[in-house]
Amino acid sequence: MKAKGPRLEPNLCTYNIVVGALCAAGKVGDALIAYEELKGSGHEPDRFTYQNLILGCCKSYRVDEGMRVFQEMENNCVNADTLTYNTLLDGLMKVRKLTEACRFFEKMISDGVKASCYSNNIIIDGLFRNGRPAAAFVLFSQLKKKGQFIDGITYSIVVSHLCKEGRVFEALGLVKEMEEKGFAVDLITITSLLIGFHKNGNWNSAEKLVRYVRDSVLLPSVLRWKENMEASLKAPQDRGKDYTSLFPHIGRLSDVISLIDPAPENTNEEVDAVSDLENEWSSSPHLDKLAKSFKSSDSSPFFSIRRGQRVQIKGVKSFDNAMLNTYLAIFLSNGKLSEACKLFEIFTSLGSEPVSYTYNSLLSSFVKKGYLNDAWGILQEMGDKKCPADIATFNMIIQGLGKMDKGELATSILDRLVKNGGYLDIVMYNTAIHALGKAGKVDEANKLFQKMTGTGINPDVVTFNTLIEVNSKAGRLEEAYKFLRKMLAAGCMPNHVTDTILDFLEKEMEKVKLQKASFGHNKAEHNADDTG
DNA sequence: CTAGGGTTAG
Repeated sequence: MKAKGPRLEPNLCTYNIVVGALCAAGKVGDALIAYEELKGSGHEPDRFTYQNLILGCCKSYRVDEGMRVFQEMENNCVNADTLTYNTLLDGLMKVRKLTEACRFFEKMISDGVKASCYSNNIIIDGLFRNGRPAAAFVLFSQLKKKGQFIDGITYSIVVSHLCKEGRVFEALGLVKEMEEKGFAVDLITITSLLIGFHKNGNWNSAEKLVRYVRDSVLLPSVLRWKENMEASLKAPQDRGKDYTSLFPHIGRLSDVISLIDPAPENTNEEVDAVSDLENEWSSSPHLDKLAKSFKSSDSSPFFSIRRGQRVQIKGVKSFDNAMLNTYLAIFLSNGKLSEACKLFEIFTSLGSEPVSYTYNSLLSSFVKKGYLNDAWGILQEMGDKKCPADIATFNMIIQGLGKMDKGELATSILDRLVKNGGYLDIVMYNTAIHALGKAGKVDEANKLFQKMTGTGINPDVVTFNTLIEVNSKAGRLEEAYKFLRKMLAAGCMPNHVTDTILDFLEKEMEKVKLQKASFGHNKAEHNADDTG
């Protein structure tokens, strides 16, 4: 290499590596800029460039951008394969764009791209998640008849949704069928069933599993684990009933906020000035800028862009962790916080390393029960142990703030999260809208709805329920009704929660009507029923 | 690239 020669220009491979790495680090905005630079560099993006970018966009909920890249890919005559289609299909389903997803699926078929088991699984799961369980079942049984288009994961998906709807015996039937067809009944499926049983108050049904699942290698270990766990829980508890000393008490909100953004300083202007100076010499100005602004704190383990992965079963330790998470979820969903904490204590003292997932489960129920000091203590411990917080952790922070009537802080937390390279998903938006509305910031809540749709995420039934409720309770009946109409226009199926909320709304409207009547302003028309 | 934790009422 000549030191004095012209700078080496990055080639396509270099660009692809950079784009891929930026996406993997969650810095999709930077990846998109690098992509723009690549297009201006005289190189043509290839299928690797496109696939990495599309995956990055979809994982960070920027599906509109993913679709835009896909469009450019087509315009550039690079053929999309099954993987690319699947990535976008999943993204569309996750942002609740069911219609677009179905259209895209049809395009996939008509373009002659073969749907794989992955594709079918994404569609079936997406139908369930988008409030179309009947359609999901129809597709499932059609594919089953055709054979060879579904796999064990398809069964696992359907079983899990059946359990969520409380239809555990139908789920059991499917598990039996699954095994007969030679698909392995894995820990994920068993976990869904265990949680399903327990939600239905059928704690002892776990043993019945052996009647349905005979060949599973895992089931005996699961049952043995459960037995040992129950025995340990019966042993006298060290702290009596008191679990509160498990985690440090910090209890100060400012500490929590500083956990999110430990070093609020930013030397962006300086960096900009430097890179501006060098722009004309650089073949890759944005990448130079990124390199200059790189700080080791960027890789701080406390904050993870990627969502905390579930424990995969590899060896005894990870089996313990997976089971620990499962049983924490079970205890916590039933409000058995004390048992959950004891279980946590037993396993950590035996040397199990809690992961983000484990902490999130505990955090969730501390927040739900209103033990916020302990919740902040968990965050503290996560920080101390360098256990990364992920989007679910942040969701619990927002929920906790809502609980302590500090919902107005939600906006600034979300801003910080995004500023640090994070992203907002549907659950996060829903939680924040609720927290803001509860804090009386209904305008801000409604604005967040606008922002959500503006970034390409469609609202779901929870979003609409929340907005209708929040606006009703604030006496903004017109607004509430507007959201109801939007919900129906969007083809979003109301659920039982909607019913409860609408009852409330109706009563409020009745009140207003009576008031108007008593003032003698009884107008003959009611504009709320008109379509808008 | 898909499934198992985080969101809404009473």
